[in-house]
Amino acid sequence: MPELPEVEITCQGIQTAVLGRKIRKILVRQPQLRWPVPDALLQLKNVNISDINRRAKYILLNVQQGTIIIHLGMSGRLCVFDQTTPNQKHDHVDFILDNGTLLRYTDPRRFGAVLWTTEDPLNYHLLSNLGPEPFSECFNSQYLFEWSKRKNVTLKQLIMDQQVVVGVGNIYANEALFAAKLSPLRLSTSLTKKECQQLVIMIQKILQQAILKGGTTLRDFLSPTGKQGYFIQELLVYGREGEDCLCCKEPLQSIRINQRSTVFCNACQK
DNA sequence: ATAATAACCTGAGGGC
DNA sequence: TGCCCTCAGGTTATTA
Repeated sequence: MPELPEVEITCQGIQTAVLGRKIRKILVRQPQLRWPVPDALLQLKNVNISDINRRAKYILLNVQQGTIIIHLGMSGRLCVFDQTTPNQKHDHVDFILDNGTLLRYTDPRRFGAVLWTTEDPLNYHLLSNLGPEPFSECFNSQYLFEWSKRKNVTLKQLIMDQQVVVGVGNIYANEALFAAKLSPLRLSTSLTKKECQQLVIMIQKILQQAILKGGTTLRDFLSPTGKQGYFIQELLVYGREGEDCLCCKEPLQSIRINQRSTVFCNACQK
């Protein structure tokens, strides 16, 4: 499911329900996720959630003793329910709150993770090597230009590399490259500064618009309040292989890059 | 050291 | 209906 916009929507969506509440206890039905859910979480009782943050595609729930780190993987979601709501098949973790509600982690494919650290979460090994946030100042054309020369990969691979910039997954990589009129197959080493500028702008624009539309719901994704994302209506290439390019009417091509489906317009994207 | 591939899972959909 | 195949929003570990 989730690229940066969906994780951001999830973070925003749990804010009112969860911030300042106490976690009474954590119920783990299925500890076997991407990594085992740490036992330390089972010991957490009556802890106050003081802060909710997103870093890349990770959600950070801060409590006094440490930080709960959540990743939604491919099919994960977090939703808020009344605590009497019966659990369903893939509801793996419940954060039972002090006001009769619960925050429920659901993930059919179990590629996501619920982890725990008592250190600075930004130093946690999964977070410590991440690149800049796409909306931060340091993600700029000069920065991307430098990375483009350090690596010998396609543009699609470059912008999906979380060391280069975080938050861009398969859908938004396709969309950003189309918006920037750059071929996903181009080698990063061939990028000009001006093209880097365009790519930075379009990555930011696409992600921003997706957040405004509540993210993209393909199948699993729902906001914590149960709402779908509507950016699917704005997708210009992803999922449109064989259909006409909305810019030039040529049929869109579909190829695989790094085993991920890649859709683009051979005429518009150079 | 860098880049391709395999691996982790479940479920949906298509072809036969 | 059922079996087999492919594909799906991610990322790490392993191999080349």
